[in-house]
Amino acid sequence: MTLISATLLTRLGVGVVPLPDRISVDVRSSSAPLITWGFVSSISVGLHAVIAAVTSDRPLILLVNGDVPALPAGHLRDTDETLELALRRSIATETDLEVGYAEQLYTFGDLHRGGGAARELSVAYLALVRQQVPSGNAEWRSWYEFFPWEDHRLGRPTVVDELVRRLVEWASSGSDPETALERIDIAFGRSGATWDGVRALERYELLYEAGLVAEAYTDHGRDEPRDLPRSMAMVSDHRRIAATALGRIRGKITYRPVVFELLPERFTLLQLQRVVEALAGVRLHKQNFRRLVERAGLVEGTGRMDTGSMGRPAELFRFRRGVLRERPRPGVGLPGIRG
Amino acid sequence: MTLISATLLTRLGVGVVPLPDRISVDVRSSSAPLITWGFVSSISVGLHAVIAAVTSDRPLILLVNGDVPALPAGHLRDTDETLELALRRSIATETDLEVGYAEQLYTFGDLHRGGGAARELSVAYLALVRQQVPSGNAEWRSWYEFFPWEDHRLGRPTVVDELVRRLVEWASSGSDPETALERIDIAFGRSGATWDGVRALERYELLYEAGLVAEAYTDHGRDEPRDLPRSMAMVSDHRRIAATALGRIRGKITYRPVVFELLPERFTLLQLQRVVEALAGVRLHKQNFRRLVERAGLVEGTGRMDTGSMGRPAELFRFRRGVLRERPRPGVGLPGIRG
DNA sequence: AACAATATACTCTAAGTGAGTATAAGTCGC
DNA sequence: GCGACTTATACTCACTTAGAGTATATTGTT
Repeated sequence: MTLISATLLTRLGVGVVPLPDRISVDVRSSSAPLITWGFVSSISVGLHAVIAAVTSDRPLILLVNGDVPALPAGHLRDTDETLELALRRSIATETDLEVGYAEQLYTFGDLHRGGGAARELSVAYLALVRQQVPSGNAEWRSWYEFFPWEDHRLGRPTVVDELVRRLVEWASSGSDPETALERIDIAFGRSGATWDGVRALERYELLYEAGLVAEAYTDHGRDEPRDLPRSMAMVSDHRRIAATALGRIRGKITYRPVVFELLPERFTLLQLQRVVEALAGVRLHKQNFRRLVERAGLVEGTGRMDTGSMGRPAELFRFRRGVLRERPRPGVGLPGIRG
Repeated sequence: MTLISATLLTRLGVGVVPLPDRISVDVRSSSAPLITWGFVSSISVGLHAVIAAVTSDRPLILLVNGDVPALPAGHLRDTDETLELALRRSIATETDLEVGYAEQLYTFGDLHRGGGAARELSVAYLALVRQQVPSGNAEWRSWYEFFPWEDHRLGRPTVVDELVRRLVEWASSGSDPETALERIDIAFGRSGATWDGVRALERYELLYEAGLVAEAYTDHGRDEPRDLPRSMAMVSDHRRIAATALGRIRGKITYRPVVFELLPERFTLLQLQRVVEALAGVRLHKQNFRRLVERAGLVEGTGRMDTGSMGRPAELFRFRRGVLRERPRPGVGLPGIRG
């Protein structure tokens, strides 16, 4: 008779069901009389979805509203054929949304991320939808509530200066100022470097390390200081996941035609531009943007006109699939700022 | 007395240790008298590493030599702080290699990937090293043994034509020829489309679906047909993981200065070019490549000369960190083919 | 009819790319 | 020590793309 301590079972991922004094395994009654602990570990596998949409200039992210906003999530089940199907199932269950495009983002698995005893692995996905009304207590929020420093459509936001100032303070008093300052330069476009929208995650990570976002404190059960620059937090590490997604999507639109997942079948070139601007967080030069998408063969005119809007009516365009055959990396590019 | 079937334990991730007839858990002796199955699922979490290096024109991948080559792998332990640290620990243990650059690639979790009863989740990483001698039975192999259709340095390999022919056959007899043919066009640069090195995974997936790689059969316990185009297989889905890595690295070198992870501190421009060519699988125009990396400020001369090689001695260059501050996406670009 | 708002066409310049030619500076065989 | 060979490096030229504007066209509003 060999004893396995309940502690061990606990480490298998355990809790909450009354048990008799002993549990016992009848090995003879089974088809698998040999056992090893090699693969056993106390892990839960979650799936998190960053679901993005854009409505007239507003970049949106779908969040579940609790005390603090959280990403829609689900757990992997033994019956899910693939991770992506598990994700789609989870989203459908929690929000009733029809997801078109979905891509895997990143897998998060730091030991202490859940705060609980067991490790909580999470496979995060980025999904794009044309805006729909979600069910349950899911709700569309603006991306930039959570990342105010990322929206440069009306010029460099003033928060950025404050953040950079405090980051530099933090870096200077740290153990390796040089490396830290280089990271700040690159991430925030300081001292001659150019601001790169794609580096959203690097920026969030710096802010976290420097203690400039609330999670840096709440993650460790501490109270946040009162003088933090304003920005909305999310539960656990969900804002880090969202920052990963923001960087990814900003990069992706420049070399894959994913923007069209966010637009209706027919759209004007200005609508297209606004969606790109909302995601990229910058304003673009209108005439050049137009030239770019038309000459790249990314869109084709439908002959139909947009009605009921201000000014001269615009032609309605649609995505031109042929471009996939013609160009190796068809995307929208970002033809300069301000225009 | 409650029985837990050994089958259940088996599904917790099991194998190989002789046991007495019964195992028994003394709940009273433990600090955790309550149990739930809420988080328990039959999952094992593995880590797989695609470790790349380049030696004089040969792009290398580190593989463990069993019956069929396999990627170095390890398992996530409860003591690993982060996934990346777990990976570095695994690599150090299995191969004695010092890994510099490592990035997460993708998480694989299809239900049937391991072939066993439990789901085998695998978090795959891409790592870059300057070539070192591995220990154990790990060995450097050429990438293109496994992906002969990817090496276009000496022109489009002849296999490509055969593969495309058979893919088209497969597509035409399938349920949706149009979509399948579009995929083939884009992935293999057919009918006017340009070959894009980055699409290595799409190509592998098409070949798998069309039954043109051995794994398409062996995965399901079937024997492979005799008339498959020649290429080396890997265990389980490791070749799919490698294809993911190949595509990723080919993309990444164009916008991040990761090539330098594969080169010694000082190198000639030709060495740099050969490394890029080996990875990208194409030949580049020498003069333009030179102009590109110099004018982009990616490298700086050291004044020292390379000795003991053929022809006029070349200057030794080094990576110029300053470029990170100056350019948003510093990479090598691929200035045209053949030259 | 004037104006506000948007669409669309076109221009000009600077910078970057693709494909070469020309020349320099070594090694190797004899 | 010479010529063939090999590699490095400089420079040219045509062509495309990008950045920043100006100009003109169509609509609705007042």
